[in-house]
Amino acid sequence: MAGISSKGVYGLAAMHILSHAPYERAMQIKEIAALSSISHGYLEQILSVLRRAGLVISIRGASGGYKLARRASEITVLEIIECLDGPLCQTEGNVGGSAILESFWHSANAKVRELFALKLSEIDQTYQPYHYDI
Amino acid sequence: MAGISSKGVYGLAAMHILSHAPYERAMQIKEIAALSSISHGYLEQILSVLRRAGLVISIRGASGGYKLARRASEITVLEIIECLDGPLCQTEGNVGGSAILESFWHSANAKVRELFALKLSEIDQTYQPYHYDI
DNA sequence: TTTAATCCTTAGTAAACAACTATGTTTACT
DNA sequence: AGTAAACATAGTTGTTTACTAAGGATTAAA
Repeated sequence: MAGISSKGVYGLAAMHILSHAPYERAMQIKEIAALSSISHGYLEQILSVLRRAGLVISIRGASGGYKLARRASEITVLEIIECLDGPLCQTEGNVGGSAILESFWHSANAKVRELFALKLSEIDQTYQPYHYDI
Repeated sequence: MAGISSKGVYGLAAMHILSHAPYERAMQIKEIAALSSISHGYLEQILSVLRRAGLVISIRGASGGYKLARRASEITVLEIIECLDGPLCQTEGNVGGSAILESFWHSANAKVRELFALKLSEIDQTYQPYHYDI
């Protein structure tokens, strides 16, 4: 959907796991891979992208691993997905030069991005299973 | 975006043009192609899909053409895009069996679909260029 | 200081998809 | 009958996806 491939989905899963890591402890690829059932090699590539984007920090060498670069309350789902899958909801809607359709696509674009602009930490707060609104 | 390819964008453009056609008059592919600057051959394929999906009706033979199958107030943008690009916002979010992420993707999915569930006729009403809110 | 565990990087690959073009067939108006 | 339209299918070229494979670089631990 919305240009979201499995890379983006995997990336969010990995980041979500990292957001639950004990404070200041780096998690290793194989741990994350085991928890998410993403293949080790592919996850390696994904984390590499996330690192270059400044979303995670890596520690090299034996007993190395990964940590979130910022707090989960300062990272959005949109950032994660866009750095892996490229710009979300990008449609060149300028077909035949219709100003109305261009306006529509522009607005749709903004709304989708807004929808994904929630913080990593808010996922837990909002989407807890067995969450009841009373 | 959102798994929306140029096919979906073209399809919406074509449908939007058809929604402006004089009542009960069928428009020909070459007319629509000229207005939208979509290639004749490609547009032919797109309209073929839209016809099989029951969104447009075709009249064959010389002086044939296409009409909307229903009124523009009874066709949604979502229908148009999904019949051309496949299901919108479909992510198998079930990575590692996280109930929270599954719940998140499910909700995101629903919200995106809701966003595109507007009627063809509402595009004009909502996204008129030079539209002022007073 | 060696070893081993970890991250890092690049290359390759098979399959699917995107965005068309091309060619011919069928239908129906004139 | 002739022509103009929709209809159908196949082919093409390039890109993307989702990986796997193989090794290199770095550093903690033995």
